[in-house]
Parts: sequence; structure tokens; C-alpha cells
Amino acid sequence: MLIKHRPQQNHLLAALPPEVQERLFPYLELVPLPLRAVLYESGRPMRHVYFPTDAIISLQYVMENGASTAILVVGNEGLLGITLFMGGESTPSRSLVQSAGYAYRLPRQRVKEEFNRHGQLLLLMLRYTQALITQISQTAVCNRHHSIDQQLCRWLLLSMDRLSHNRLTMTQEFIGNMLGVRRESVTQAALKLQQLGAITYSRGLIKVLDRPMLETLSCECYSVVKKETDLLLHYLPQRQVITNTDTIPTVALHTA
Amino acid sequence: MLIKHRPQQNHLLAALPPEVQERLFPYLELVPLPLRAVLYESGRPMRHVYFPTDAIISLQYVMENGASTAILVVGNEGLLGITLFMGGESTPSRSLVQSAGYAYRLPRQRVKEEFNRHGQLLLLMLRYTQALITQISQTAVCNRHHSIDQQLCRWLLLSMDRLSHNRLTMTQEFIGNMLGVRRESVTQAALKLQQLGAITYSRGLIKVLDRPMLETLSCECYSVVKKETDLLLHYLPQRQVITNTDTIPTVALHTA
DNA sequence: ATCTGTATGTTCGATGGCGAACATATTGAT
DNA sequence: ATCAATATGTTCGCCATCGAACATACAGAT
Repeated sequence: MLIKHRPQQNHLLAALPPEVQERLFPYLELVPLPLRAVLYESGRPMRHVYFPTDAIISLQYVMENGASTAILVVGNEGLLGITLFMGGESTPSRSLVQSAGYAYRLPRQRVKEEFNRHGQLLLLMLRYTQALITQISQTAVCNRHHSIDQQLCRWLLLSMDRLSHNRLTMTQEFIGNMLGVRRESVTQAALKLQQLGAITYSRGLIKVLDRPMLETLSCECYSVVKKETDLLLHYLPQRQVITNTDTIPTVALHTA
Repeated sequence: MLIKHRPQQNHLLAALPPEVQERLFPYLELVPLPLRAVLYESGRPMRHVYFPTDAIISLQYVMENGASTAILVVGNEGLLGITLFMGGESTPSRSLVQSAGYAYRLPRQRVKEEFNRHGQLLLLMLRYTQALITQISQTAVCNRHHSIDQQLCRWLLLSMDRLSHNRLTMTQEFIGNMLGVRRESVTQAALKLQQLGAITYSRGLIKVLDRPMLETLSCECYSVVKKETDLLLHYLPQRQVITNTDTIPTVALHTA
């Protein structure tokens, strides 16, 4: 299955005015992002800003004892590397590819130059940063107040929103790492969702059968973030969503 | 006790170059912030950016069922209202005065004008935003992984860092709201700290007796954020800390 | 066809935090 | 001095989640 990649698949790049696109796009480099690849390691300097097209990347904080929690999910609605234009050189978080795909990337220096022109890219990035803060905040609240069952639903929805189909490739172990809970707890929660007919689960491949049910079972955190994000980025083109996915062949994208 | 207020008591304002200060300071308005005052209500438009001098403000997310969690603590090292220059008009969070004091504020329009000059204020605010994201992220992790005992210590330390003395005025009920836990749980945790001799607690007035002990008992989240924040804002003047506070009269600042 | 690694399912005891109900102490108003 | 309001202390049963140990199932390599 060959996909023709275009920068415009990323919503932020697509929202830039033509003259900025003409100036910037020649410097974009298309890079494949295999599953479990690490874009940024905690504390290490960042060299590029990434604009995902069909990949999903999670930002996770890793603690001293090795335990971790994902605080953010980024897909083609956003970008990675806000630290570069916020003034830092690194962050204490790690960026991990959660769903394989591609991204366009821009060298740090090029971003800074464009940033200093104080044009659309700056405004867009700031606005996206605001949406990002909303998502991190809601993650903090969710971690405090909601059950693992609810958080699993939220996680599946967040991931689905960033794909154009209903199949997620991630093991329960992986989801456990992302949510910062035990793998067994994910197993229990996933079983409930299977018994309710919301999903099927098989060795790292999840098919979402009943999305509305997931939304019902999820805590409010999902919709609050989605509403706020849509509001902030409302002038951006809507992502296309394929509702009937049964005709698309199911291929697990295991790489690493 | 009369305090002579100066904008430079806020570290961000103090870090601005003289020409920016001259341009901006005439528009600053000194406002008292009584305990429990609400600076921003969730979803309401913001009219000013606030630069605290000796007040402490907490940002809390309020959920549909009324439960809440604080995701951020701001004192004279920072500012409130980043949303205004990030592109939004409001946020889903509420800003609550946690320790009474004063702040200088700047009208929204003035901030935007200064922002459009793309000078030091912009750079400073972006850098601060980065530090803020770090704190929110760490809060998310902390909520997942650490005990209430540890989080209480973190909270006390965060608050202490933003005062020039060792007395905190907040009830256990209030701390419970901030951490998103039951008041009774705070009581238990505070009792342990009292028995260890780290603090004394009496009807809303906490005296920190052994700060190093608090740092030992706290989770890593406190020091990680502090380290990262100091790094990002290292060129800013150090806050002054009064170590011997026994000579300062103890006054509870209850207002609301 | 078998083996091996990986992914998922299951069970059990321990425990931290919750919800609720109630007791006690302190402060301020009158 | 008394009362009401507020703040803190205490107890008990409940439950979600944890940690650990183990069982089962599936896929890929040979």
C-alpha cells in the first residue's frame, strides 16, 4: 500500500499561508517513524521539530525508579519540539512513537529563523502550545480522579482521533506503560471493553467496534480536551475520518 | 507592617531590560489579592496579566462533579495569564489566591501590543511557559505515582519557595482541594509530619520547622521541577530567602 | 511439528485512599 | 461565659489498584 506523502497531511503545516509554505517546505525532510522509535530522549538536545502526518507520538515522563506516565499524545494535528522555540534546548520528557508512520521534520536552525520573522508560524505554534497545555493539565486531573477503565477509553479515543482507521497496534503492556499502571490492570479493563462489544483485542491489535460506547465509558477528560483543542485550532482544516473501515486490510505494523 | 511595593519584586518584571521597563511599568496597576480571591474563572475571558509580588496563586482544574486538582503554583517567579499571549481568550482552569498578597497587573491590550514588538517580554514569557509546562507535567506524573504524604511535602515546598518566610496559611481542607484528595487524608499526612517535627499545624497556620526533612520526605517531583525551572530562568535574579524567621511576628492573613 | 518468545488471562493477599459518621478543640461574636 | 462556626482528629468498612506468581494462548522460526 503506497501512500503519497504531502506536508499538508499535517494540519499545522496545512494551515500556514502559501508564502510561508513556499519558504518552508523545501527544508522539510520526510522521515519514517517506526514503532517504539525515540524522537527525543529526556534531557538530550533536540535537533528538529517534527510534524507527524500519519504517525502518533507520545510524550512520557520517566521517573527515577523507571516508572513512567504519558502526559501527551501528538498526531497530525500537532507538532513535537515546542521546547525549541520556547527557549529551552531539552525537556525532561521522552518522545516515543506509539503508532508507526511518517513525519516531516525541520532543522532547529530553520525553525528559529522562521520564528524570528514573527509571522504565522509563531502564532500557530503558540496556539498549539496552548492546546497542548490543556491536554497535559487534563491528564494531571485524570490521573488523580478517574479509574483505569475510564482512562483506557480516553487513551483509545485520543489515539483513534489521530488515525484514519479504527485499528490500533499496541500491546497491553505498552498501554500500561503509557498510563502508568500495571499491565494486568489494562488486561482487566480491556476485557470489560471486549465483553461489552466496544473493542476486540488480539496480540497488540485493537479494533474499535463501537466508538460511541467508548465515549460514554470514558471520563469527561477526553471531550473537554477535544472541545478546547477544536476551539483553539478551529480555523485549521478538519481531519478526514474514515467511518467504514471494514474494507481496509488489517495489517499490524510491528517494527522495532 | 508596611511593605513598599515595587514591580521588581516580581522576577520576570525585574529581568526585563530598562527600556522595556520604562515603557511598561507606567501601565502596571498594583492590586491586593485577598485569600481565596479568584483571578480567572474557568471559561471566562481574561482582562489582565498578573505578576505576583508576594502573593501565591494556584491554578486548579474543576471537573463536572465539582472535584478539582491544582496543576500549578505561581508566585513572584512567574505570571498568570499566558493564555492571553498564546492565542486563546480563556482557559478551562480557575486561578485562586492561595496566599494573600499583591500583584501588578497589565491590561490585556497592553500585553498584546508589547508582545507584537517581539522583544524581551516575548522571550521571557515563552521561557516561563516552558517552565510552567514542566511543572504541570510533573504534577500529572506525581498524581499517578506518589503517596499523599509525599505530595503534601511537595506542596508545602512549592508554597514555601514563593514566600520569604516559613509560615503558610492554609487549612487542611484547602490543601485537600488543591491536591484533589480528602481533607481527612491531609490530616493524617500532616499529623505524621508534626510527629516527625517537620512542621507545626494549628487552625490554618503551618510553620515549617525542618525544611530539609520535607525535601527528604517529598517525592522527586519537587526537585525535578525546581532544577528545570532554575535552569530555564537562571539569568533571572535569585529570590531572596529569609532563613531566620523567628523574629517576624506571626499573623494569619485570613480574608475571605 | 516443535520450540521459543511474546501477549494475554487469572488468582490472591496487601494496602492506600475513599466515603461517611462522629468526636474534639479552637476561635470569634455577643 | 456561652454559643456557633470552623478546623482538626478518629474510626470503620469498602474498593480500586498494586505486586507477585502462575497459567494459557498464539505467532514465528527452524
